[in-house]
Amino acid sequence: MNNIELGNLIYPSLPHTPEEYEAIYPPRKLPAGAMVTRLGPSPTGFIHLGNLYGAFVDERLAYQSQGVFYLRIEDTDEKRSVENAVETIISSLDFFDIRFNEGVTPEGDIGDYGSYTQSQRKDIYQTFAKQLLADGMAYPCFLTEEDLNSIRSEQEELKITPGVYAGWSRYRDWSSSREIADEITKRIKAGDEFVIRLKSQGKPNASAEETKRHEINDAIRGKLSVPYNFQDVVIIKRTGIPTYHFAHVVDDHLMRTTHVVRGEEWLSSLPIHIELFEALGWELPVYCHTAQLMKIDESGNKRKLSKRKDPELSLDYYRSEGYHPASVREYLMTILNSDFEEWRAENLEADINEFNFTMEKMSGSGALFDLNKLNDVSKNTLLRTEVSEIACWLRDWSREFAPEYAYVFENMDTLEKLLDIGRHDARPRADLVYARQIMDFIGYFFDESFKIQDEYPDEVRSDAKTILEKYLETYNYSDDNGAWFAKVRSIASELGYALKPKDFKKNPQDYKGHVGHVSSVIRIAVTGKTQSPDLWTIQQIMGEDKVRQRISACLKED
RNA sequence: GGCCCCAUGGUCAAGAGGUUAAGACAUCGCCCUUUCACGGCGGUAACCCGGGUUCGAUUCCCGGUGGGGUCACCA
Repeated sequence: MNNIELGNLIYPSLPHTPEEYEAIYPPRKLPAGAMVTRLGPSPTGFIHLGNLYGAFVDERLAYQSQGVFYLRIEDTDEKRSVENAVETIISSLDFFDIRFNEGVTPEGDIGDYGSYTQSQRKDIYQTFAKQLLADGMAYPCFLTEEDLNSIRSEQEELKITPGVYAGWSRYRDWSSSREIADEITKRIKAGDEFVIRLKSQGKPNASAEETKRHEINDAIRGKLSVPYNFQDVVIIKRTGIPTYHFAHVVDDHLMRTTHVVRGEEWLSSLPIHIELFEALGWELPVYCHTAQLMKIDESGNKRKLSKRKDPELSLDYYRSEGYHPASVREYLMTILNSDFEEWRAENLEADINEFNFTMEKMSGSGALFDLNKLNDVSKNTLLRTEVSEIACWLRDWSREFAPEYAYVFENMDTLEKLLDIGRHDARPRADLVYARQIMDFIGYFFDESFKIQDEYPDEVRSDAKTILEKYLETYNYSDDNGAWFAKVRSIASELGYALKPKDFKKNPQDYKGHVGHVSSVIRIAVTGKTQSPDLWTIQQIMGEDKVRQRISACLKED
């Protein structure tokens, strides 16, 4: 039996030849420099910030180069599939403005390079596995789990690299042993289960000097030197489905991917992928290994974001807290490209997509996720966002994540006015960060959430009721800001408070306090808090009745 | 442990063979101010260590150290 006969024995009938597949999926007709990128999530339905970070790179590269960004579902592990995962992935990314122009969609595949779901591409993988078999670059392997375990323990005892490779798999060298060749033939005919392994070319356990290396250029990291692979990795599993390694190589070639953006955790399997590309005679895509987003864990160590351990870093967490998608994008861009903040400072109003994203500006070292920074970026992002849009976005958020705030959205006009306080000043307020925080921030306005939270300052406590009484007497809704404050000042001076805080600071013995203390009393009566945006504006939005009502309520209390 | 990646303030980071080593966030102080926020000014705070190359290294090279990743019929 020769290699070709072995291939035919294992895969006797396949619908197409490798050449036919090459013709079915021809090179793309795209303008020079156009990049084809892809996102290949497994359908667990779980996406976290790290995934978004990578997806963002793919999306930017394709979009900026007028290329293609497609979604491929990598479901070669049946155990990981979750119901409706694909819809969840698409909608999660869509929320953050990450859109595909090819691949899997809820309405079916779009594009000429499908199917874009790996489990539906079995024939394709097997066709190329057969080619590898015929070329003597792969072999069927009947090693059982027990066999593998005993090989491993023997290797551990010998203190050599564990794994299946030259010298350890009896099936690897079947062509030089009639006995093994016969065994293979017999077992395949008998329907025994087996995997297909790559017949690796690297020299096992070689010294540093005699290890051959691939020198390749990573778009983010520059020159990379990796040793030849010597592991006979599984390329087709017992089930006939490929492993990631094989699916990656076959798909990215056939789908004509130009740039493979993935996390640095893939760096260590790069030798396998290079070997596979070479074995199949294909050109390598440009690899772009991104640094991982890190976090500080409980023990104070830096580590990669993990979907298991860091549910708070899932995209859904940010959605449910109510971070605006634009804020998250801005934040991600600040860690993706170091010159983004500078650009933003110079182009305040520009669309983020006008920024020229480059891989050269990406860092090879992992960034620690910084909530402070996100919050800061978010403040500024929301300051640039139309208040009407913020209001609608808050309403949508509330419907999905916080229906208890429904009353806030009964009057959108009022809500917009509330959100708009101080935004158009020469020095605009920037105190809107994320939806939950905003709900708390404007909570003073609504009777449903209003409550007196702060105490009157010491300086003014004994006069509080007098102040409120006097205030109620003189309050006139139609006063403009100047007239209104003049009245507050006159109450202050009448009761022995300094009109200027400075005077009080200089001569504290001459006054009970200053006008700020007096207005604090009013502020607390109206908003329940010592801190609020401009009081006069708040009262104008509230309307006279509500203002009087709140003041009166305070007067009634003991 | 083998292999791979990474290394500038607390965080993100700019940077070049010779610089007073940017900037942003955080933090502290002052100012502005009827509160807060915003804004302004200022402060604290960094080139992992050891060799080598060089007149000169934080920058280039080597070796450590530290951190991360990976060693599956998971991706």
